[in-house]
Amino acid sequence: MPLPHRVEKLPWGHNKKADLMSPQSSSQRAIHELRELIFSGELAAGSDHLESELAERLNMSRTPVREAALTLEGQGLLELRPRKGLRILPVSPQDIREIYDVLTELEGLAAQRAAEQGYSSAQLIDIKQAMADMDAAVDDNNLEDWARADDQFHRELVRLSGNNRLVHLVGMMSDQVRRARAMTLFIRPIPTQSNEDHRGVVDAIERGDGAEAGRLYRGHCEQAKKMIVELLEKHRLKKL
Amino acid sequence: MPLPHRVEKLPWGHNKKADLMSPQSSSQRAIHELRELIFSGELAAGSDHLESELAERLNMSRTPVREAALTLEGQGLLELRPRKGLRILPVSPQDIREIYDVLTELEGLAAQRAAEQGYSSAQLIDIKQAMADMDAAVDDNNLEDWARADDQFHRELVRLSGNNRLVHLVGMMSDQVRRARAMTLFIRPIPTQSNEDHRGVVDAIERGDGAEAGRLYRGHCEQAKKMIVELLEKHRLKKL
DNA sequence: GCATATTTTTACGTATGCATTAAATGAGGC
DNA sequence: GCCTCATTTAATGCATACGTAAAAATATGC
Repeated sequence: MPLPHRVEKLPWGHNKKADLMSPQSSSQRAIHELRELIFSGELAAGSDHLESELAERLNMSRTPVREAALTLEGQGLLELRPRKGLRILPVSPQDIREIYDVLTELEGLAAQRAAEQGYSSAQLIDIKQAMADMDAAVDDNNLEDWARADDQFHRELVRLSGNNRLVHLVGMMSDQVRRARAMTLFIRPIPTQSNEDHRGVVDAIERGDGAEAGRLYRGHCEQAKKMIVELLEKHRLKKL
Repeated sequence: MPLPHRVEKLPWGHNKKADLMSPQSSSQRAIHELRELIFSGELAAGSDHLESELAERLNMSRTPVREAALTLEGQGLLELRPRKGLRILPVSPQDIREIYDVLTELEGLAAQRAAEQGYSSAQLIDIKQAMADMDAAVDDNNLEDWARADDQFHRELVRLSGNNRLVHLVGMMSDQVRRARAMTLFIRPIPTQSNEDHRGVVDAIERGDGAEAGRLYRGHCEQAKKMIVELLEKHRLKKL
């Protein structure tokens, strides 16, 4: 018989498996559905939406929509503008610069700390798998798969740092640039260099060389930042 | 005709801030007042509080309290636990380590970026003032004043980075360790070294030496982290 | 006396209602 | 025409109502 399954509520709300996990509260559902609508671009960057509209769209009352909006506002994805509806925050090249600057430091720290934990090869299996997936995706020329594996790599790296705030903050910042990343995925150069960078970082982690892991990863992030900012400006993508 | 249903709900007509801080919405007021209650320890770390209790305490309905709670949950100050009330998140030495690790990187980046902006001496007047205030406070042996000036210094430094996300994230992390900082203020060594560190950083910023500013400031933060963690563990302060 | 079943209580999650007020609309004067 | 001021409209912020489910309290069986 179908017991009301206890939904594990992750404090920082990055439950990827949420879709599979059955009955959620309306607020939780609103959070996840709004996130998807934002990331997919269905709620366009810069657009305004009334609470009541969204409530109708999600088949619930204004209350849970409002609560979700508050949460997402805290995550920098939208802004509540009294009487103008909630505005999906656009991300400018300048924003990208800001966010990547922060991400570079945070992920660099993550790499360093991960290296310092003295993980065994066995414990690095997931991150290596992500790396292998990236290589396979490059070979197949499958950019979506590559992006997925890349995302997995970053997430795993940060997880290995053992620092929960780091996980949370990196997740937040990554969410904010998600649309921009998706946008540039098909106009960016083939990410072979990226894969090599990652391998160097994992090697350093395996050797326990924190300083080197941090240094390499920072360099990688700097590169990524430069690449994406240049792409956005070249294509005159002012707001994403 | 519309009934004047508005009830004057400010029992403390002499609230100095309230006069300056315009007519706030109840939600905003809830956020600020809850923050103060948390920082002051009036809502103790680890304690649970029902939404209805707090609503009564703040003279408003559950709705704005709940909205405030959602916001503060996003800021890592409390946790909403269904049917157990909202729990003021305690901060363990391990949490402190995590937070300071992140803060070190973020503030180090801020110092570096601040140096790279090429500020004139005039534009550094505020941060220099904060520095002077710290010196004066040390001379007067006035720790509260010193803490205030120190806070102002950090805030100003981060502001000078010109990176809004940095401002936001550092603010969040600082809030999370605020109680711990207050706790150790009176058992920590006299912060003369701290003042010297700051001077070095500001000098580097004035010279436009980003790398050095970052390096120095990171070192300063590492010191601060070590100091506070040792203090907390020596005094067996498990949860703050 | 203890474990289990049953009732009661209670806090929450969500829906709903309504006063307020910003924005939109329209009237009137120049 | 268009600027100003009054009127209307509409979305919000907040209060409140209420069903639901967890927890507490009580009863029941052994």
